Amino acid sequence: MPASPATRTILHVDMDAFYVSVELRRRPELRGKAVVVGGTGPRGVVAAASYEARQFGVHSALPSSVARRRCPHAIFLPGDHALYGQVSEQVHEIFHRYTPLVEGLALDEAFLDVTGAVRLFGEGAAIAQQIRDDVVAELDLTCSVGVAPNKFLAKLASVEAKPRALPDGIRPGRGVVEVRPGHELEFLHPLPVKRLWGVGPVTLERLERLGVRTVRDLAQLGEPTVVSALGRSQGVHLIALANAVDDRPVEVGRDAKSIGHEETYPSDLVDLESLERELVRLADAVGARLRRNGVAGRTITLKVRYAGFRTVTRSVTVDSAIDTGPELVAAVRPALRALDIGPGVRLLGISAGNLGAPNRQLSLLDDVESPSRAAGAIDEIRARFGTTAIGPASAVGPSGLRIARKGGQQWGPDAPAERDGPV
DNA sequence: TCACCAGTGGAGGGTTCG
DNA sequence: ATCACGAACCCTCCACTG
Repeated sequence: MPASPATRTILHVDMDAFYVSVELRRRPELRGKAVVVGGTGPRGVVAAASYEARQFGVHSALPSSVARRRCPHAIFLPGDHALYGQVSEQVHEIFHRYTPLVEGLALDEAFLDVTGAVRLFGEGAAIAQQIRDDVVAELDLTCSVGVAPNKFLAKLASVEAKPRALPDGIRPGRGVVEVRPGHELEFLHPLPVKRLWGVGPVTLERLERLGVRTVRDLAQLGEPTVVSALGRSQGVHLIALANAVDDRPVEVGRDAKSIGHEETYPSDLVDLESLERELVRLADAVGARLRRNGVAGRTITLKVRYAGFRTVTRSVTVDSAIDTGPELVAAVRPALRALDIGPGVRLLGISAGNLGAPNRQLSLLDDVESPSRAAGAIDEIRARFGTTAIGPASAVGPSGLRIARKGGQQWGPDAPAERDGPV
C-alpha cells in the first residue's frame, strides 16, 4: 500500500466568458450587451456567450441558429482563436509566478497544484484571490477559482464561484470558493449527480434509472451495482468521485495521443471527387502538424458524418508511422471509396493516432522523391513564405488561383458573405 | 483435436469534455 | 428544431499467440 499522500492544495481557475471577455477589451462599447462568439454560419455553434446573452438561454455549444432565435438582438462575433491563445499564454504566465505545476485544460481553464507554494504565498484561498487580482489588474479579465484538496473538487468549487445569469438579472460570483479538508462530503453530496465529471446525458439516464439523483445517492449505491450499470472502469471511477476521492495529479506537459482535422461543410458533399479533394486538404494539414510536433502516426482514422448526422469511422493501421499528407491520404482513400456516399456528407475528418517517433530510415537507397523529404521542403517554403504559399494541387481552383485555406473554422463554416455586414 | 484462458492489438462505435 | 471541432477514454467484438 502506498503511503497516504499528504493533503494537497489544488486550484481550478476558470476565466469568465473568456472569448467574449477578450473581445470586449477591444470593443468596450459592447459591454453590458448580449454578445456571442462562435460560428456565424447556419451550421455554426456558440463558443461563448456574455452573461447578458445567457439570460436568454444562450450557452456554449448551442447551434447559432437557435441562439439567434432566442436572442435576436445579440451581437455575433466570429472569434479570433489566435488572439485567445495569446491571452491564454499571458494568463498562464501569471499562474507560473505561484507554481510551476500548471495543467492547462483548455485556453480558458487550468489546474494549479499550489501545495508547495503555500509557505511562500499564503493559504490556497489567498493565492486564489491574488491570482484573480493579478488577472484583473494586468489583463482586464475576470476569473473564478475553486480551491480544494483535489482536482475534481476544485473544479466543482470554481463553478460555485462563478457569476450566474438568472431571468431577473446577473448575480455576481463569489470569485473564490474553497472546499476545506474535512468538509468535502458536505459540499459534494447534495449536488445533482450530473455535476460529476464524466456524467453526461447517457450516464445520467442510466443512473436515474437506478434512482440516483444526487451525489449522495450514488455514494450510497454499492459498487457492484454501479459497475454493472456503467462498466468496470467508469463505475469504479465514479464511486471514488462520489466519495470525494480523486488522486489524479496535476500534470504539466502531456503529450498528444492523436492529431486530427475535421470540417463541416456549408452544404453537403455528394460526389467522390470533392470528397477526395477535401481529404487531400485535410490530410495535408494533419501532416504538417504531425511534422511540426516531430511525431508520426500508425493508426489513421477517417471520419464521415452523413447528412442525416450518422457518423462512421474507418481506421487503418500501417506498418511504419507516417507524417505526410500523401501517405495519410493513401492510407484511408480505399476506405473512403468503399463508403456509400449516397446520403451526402456534411463532415469529413482525418486523424492520426498511435503516435511515435517518425520513421526516418536514411538508407543508402533513400530516394529524393520520398514523401518525407518532399514534405520537409514544403515545410521550409511555408516557414519562409507563409502557409498559403504552397499546398496540394487539388486545392487550386479552375482559374489557377489558390483556394484560400479556411483557417480558424473552429465553430463551423462561415456565414456566406453579406452585402450589408452586421453593425 | 478440442476447449479454454490470458494477453495484446486492431477496428468500430460511443461518451464526455471544453 | 438544429447540431463545431479537437481530443481523451472506454466498450465490445474479433483475431492471433502461446
